[in-house]
Amino acid sequence: MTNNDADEPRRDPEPSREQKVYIALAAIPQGRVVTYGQLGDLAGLPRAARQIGYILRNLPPESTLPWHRVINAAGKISLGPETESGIRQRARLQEEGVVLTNGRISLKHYRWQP
DNA sequence: ATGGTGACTTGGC
DNA sequence: TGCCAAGCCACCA
Repeated sequence: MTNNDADEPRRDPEPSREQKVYIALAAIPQGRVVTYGQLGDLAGLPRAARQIGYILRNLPPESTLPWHRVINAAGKISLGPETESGIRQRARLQEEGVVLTNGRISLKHYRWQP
């Protein structure tokens, strides 16, 4: 096929929203956290906090992305403390040395900036 | 097309 | 410090 109109994307296929979020998420260092809104900003998706939540909820099970480093603007874990994911998030953060005081992230680890 | 939903955020008390 | 109402925006029935 010599033509290229509607056939193959020869240009960089623009990354999907998910891709952008995955990339930004992968860059968050261990032991630090970001908020949903921040992650959106880092991914080039301003005001997308709710969408970030949606995307994280739908992460493929085989993903190794550090989704547990995403917390809400109040400095807390958004998942229910009784839910399996919520429990896992808390455990993983603790493993990384992120301290929770009364359910809140201690200021030492609060919000990572690139 | 339309209205409901939600791992959210912000401003006002 | 915490609760509420609005705003927000992709997804879904």
